[in-house]
Amino acid sequence: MAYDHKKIEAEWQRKWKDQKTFHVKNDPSKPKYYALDMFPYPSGAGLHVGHPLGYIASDIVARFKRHAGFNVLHPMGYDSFGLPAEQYAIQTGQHPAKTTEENAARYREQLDRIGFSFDWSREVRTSDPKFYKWTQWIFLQLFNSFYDSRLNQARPISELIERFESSGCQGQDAEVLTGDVEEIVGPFTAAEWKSFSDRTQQMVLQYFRLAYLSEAWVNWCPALGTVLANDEVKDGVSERGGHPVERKRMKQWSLRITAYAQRLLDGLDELDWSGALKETQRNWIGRSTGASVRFAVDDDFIEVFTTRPDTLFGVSFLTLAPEHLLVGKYTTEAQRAEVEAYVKSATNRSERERQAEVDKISGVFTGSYAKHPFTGAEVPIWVGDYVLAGYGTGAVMAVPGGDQRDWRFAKHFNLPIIAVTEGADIEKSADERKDAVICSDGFMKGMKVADAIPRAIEELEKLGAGEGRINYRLRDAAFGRQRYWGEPIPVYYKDDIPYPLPESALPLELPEVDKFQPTETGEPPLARAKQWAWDETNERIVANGGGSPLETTTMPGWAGSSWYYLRYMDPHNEEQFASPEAIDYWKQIDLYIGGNEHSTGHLLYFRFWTKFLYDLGVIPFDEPAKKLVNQGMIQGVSMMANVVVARTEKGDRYELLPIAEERNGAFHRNYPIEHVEFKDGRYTISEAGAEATRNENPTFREYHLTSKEIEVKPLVEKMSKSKFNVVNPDDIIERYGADTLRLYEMFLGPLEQSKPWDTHGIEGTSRFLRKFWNLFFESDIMSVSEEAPTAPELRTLNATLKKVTEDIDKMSFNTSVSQFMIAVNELHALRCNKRDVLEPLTIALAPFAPHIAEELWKQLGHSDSISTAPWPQWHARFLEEDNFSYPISFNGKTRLQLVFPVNLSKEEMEAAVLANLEVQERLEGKTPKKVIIVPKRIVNIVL
RNA sequence: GCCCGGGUGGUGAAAUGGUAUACACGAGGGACUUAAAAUCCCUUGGUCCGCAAGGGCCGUGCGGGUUCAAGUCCCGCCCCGGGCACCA
Repeated sequence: MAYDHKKIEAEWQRKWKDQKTFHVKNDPSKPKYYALDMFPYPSGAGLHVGHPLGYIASDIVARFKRHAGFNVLHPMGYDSFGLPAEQYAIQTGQHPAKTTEENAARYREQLDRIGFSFDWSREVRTSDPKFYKWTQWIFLQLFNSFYDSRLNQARPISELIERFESSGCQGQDAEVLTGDVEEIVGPFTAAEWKSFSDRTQQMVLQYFRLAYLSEAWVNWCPALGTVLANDEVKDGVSERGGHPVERKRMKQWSLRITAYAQRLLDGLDELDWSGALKETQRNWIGRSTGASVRFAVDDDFIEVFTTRPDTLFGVSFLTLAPEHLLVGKYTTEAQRAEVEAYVKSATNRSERERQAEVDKISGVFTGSYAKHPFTGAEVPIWVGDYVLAGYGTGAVMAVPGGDQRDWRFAKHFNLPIIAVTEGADIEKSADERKDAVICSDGFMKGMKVADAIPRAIEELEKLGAGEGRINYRLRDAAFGRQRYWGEPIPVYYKDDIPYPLPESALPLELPEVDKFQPTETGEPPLARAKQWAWDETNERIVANGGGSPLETTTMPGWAGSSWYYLRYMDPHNEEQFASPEAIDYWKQIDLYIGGNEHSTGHLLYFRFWTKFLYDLGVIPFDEPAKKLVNQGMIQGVSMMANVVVARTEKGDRYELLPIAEERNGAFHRNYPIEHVEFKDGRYTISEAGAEATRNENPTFREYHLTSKEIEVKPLVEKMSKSKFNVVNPDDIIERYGADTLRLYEMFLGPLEQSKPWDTHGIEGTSRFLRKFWNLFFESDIMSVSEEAPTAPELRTLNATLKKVTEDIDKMSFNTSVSQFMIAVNELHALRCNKRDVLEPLTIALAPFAPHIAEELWKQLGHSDSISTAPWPQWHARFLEEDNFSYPISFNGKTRLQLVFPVNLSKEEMEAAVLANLEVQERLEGKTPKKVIIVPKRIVNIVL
């Protein structure tokens, strides 16, 4: 019987579905294992061969764990709120729910064909009101909580209110009250708190809530018409779509992730995540230790953060960010016009412009001076846009002798540069060495930087002019999106103050709107809803005007994905996001697999929400995933042509240009690229492209395309529809089958690595499966022998079981596939068709190639699914050979290959080697200094 | 600039400090076939010696070191990929 993948795969996929083979119950009598994939956003493009890579890996582990007796939770769902469906809705008027539904159905079809063992009865979708009811519920908990820095955990906001009522707001708590809380700046007493109006109290509380509304500088993307979080902006443009991003000050919902900065950092230590990923998160959190220093200005002061308080004697000016709230206050009348003009131009420039002009130095003097805390000297106060408003206090003490940025600013404006370290050439540049010795006159003179820093902090504290401080680069996460297709934020407004909806009002479902774009006045699409107000007394949604207006922004894409893993544990629960019993049984994710594009976005929010829910006491762990693996990308191969792009005296200049494959003797262009046009059988440079290229190389004009001038070469790049290099898994499955696809994707290389797809290579794994199949058949008839296996057969079997068992544990699937191939080649050579060899091998192959394994299992006479067959154990005793051919080295150089029995002890082995005639001949009567014996490896004789 | 990963055949890649290049692709040669497909077999790091069987030398980015033995460990470089970045 020939191996018919189509028939076998269709049949078993149907059986698994009909018999609910992979439905899992919360069964506390069995040990659990939770293997989770990052759920996909169902895009319209469908899957390419790169997408299922991680799913195949987690499916292998999930299936393996089932064989090993675990109760395995291996679910799948859709991150179904998102931008593309909304953009499509704006263009076509099609409701995003509809496109999402269609795309999800297509995904499901494609996923099913690969033969995953997902429990689809637990499917979740973030856009399902039954799901986002709980996303909204968590938001309400965030809104109703504050971070108690004394207990180092989130607590109910009611506790804070009690604290204000009994003892007011003092010390560290009060530090946050610096901004726009009407007249409230800094500490207040209990009596004062009680005297505040409800409105003022609510505004004060916004400074403490973990979900809060504030006036803040945000990343505004005009093209997308929405605010973006920091991780959604890269190089000044939006990560999705690449649209320019501006800085804009507006009222904005944020989550206080910064409160968790230290715990997010500390938590990394105990996680089994890749070093690179942990490092990325550490960088993103960006902890730096240093000092907070206050420079007195008249009766007030300017506070700065520095990592180098040891350089305080080198301070020659202060620089404030243009957005700094005190700029206006410290600008003298004489300087006012100039400063205001500067601030205006600085704040108007986009983030991107600012980044592009890093080399341009600009700034302006305010006319005022601050007092140096140590020397009492007058320090001029400047404004400069090299200081960022959002980091530290938005002001720096400038030490041109110790910081290159300050040095350039000082040079440019001719400000004094004071040497702070010994051996520094301050005329040339600042001395940023951290192992230098301080040369400033005073109490730090002669000290090493590392010793001077704590000494300076001590001195600051003594003077009351500052203290040690830790700063984080991490910012609070912008949480409101001016878009339609997201979870509505369950909040209504009275007198411009937000109030939470009662939990009984959840889910707050997305209202119908006539159009999906912003309103004419620039309000979010939800402002188009007719019924979007809250009637407090009757607790129901009413027509606009009939109650308090509801919030019109929606949550960002990462809201639902920050907790979805908990919902899989108990997906149909209507009373809770998941029952405590279910959570207590499944606990953390044992294995989480997904792409590394989520290192600073999803994975940070995911951990943040988990820690918050832990603080709430609703889950018993504070990290979501113990082990995480980032699968690499499978890249596409685009054909590139090496064509003459210019003729110069020296010869032709070649350049790689993207091009099609050759068809019928002609080159067909696969995709457009800027700079290049294809017209009348010639490639030419577009005007804009020519302009750009001419600047780079004046000889560049145009080039001809003739078959002689072309050499087509492959270029490895990201697989994407726009590059015409997409390989569709459906086509591969059609031709080779899902089992071959699964094996090949694993065989391609280490899971974490990116690697190019090469369709040729699949022949090897396809051939392997046919060979494996043929071991069971002789001229189309099932022919499996009940005879006892021979020693070499047992050796092959056990070596394979050992390797595969160990490899799955290490997630090294490429090497296990190789081992299967070796085994099949060996068994073919041995003409082995013994049941006792083939049956365990079939079980071992089942996680990788489940369809063929099921079919062969059936053919072997089993009536149940192979998926719960006990995992075969390997036995070391079968791996031993009687004799082993040892390489005999002399001083490390291999000279002889001699066979000795393996069961000799070291002493016996040494005696046997030295007694050997060929060895004696080599030794020429000399006595070796040392004989090194490594069992079953090598013998080295040191002369 | 700071911080992480990596550099092994034509390619994807193996290798608890112990015979470097397993496995697969590609390439070359051969068998079967009218032919093709499919299948099977052989060769495939470089170089030198040999008619041959076979053997020598060199080889894991570069230069040192530790060790009987280094792709693997240590020191100093070079190159590639990634993260963060006027973050004070």
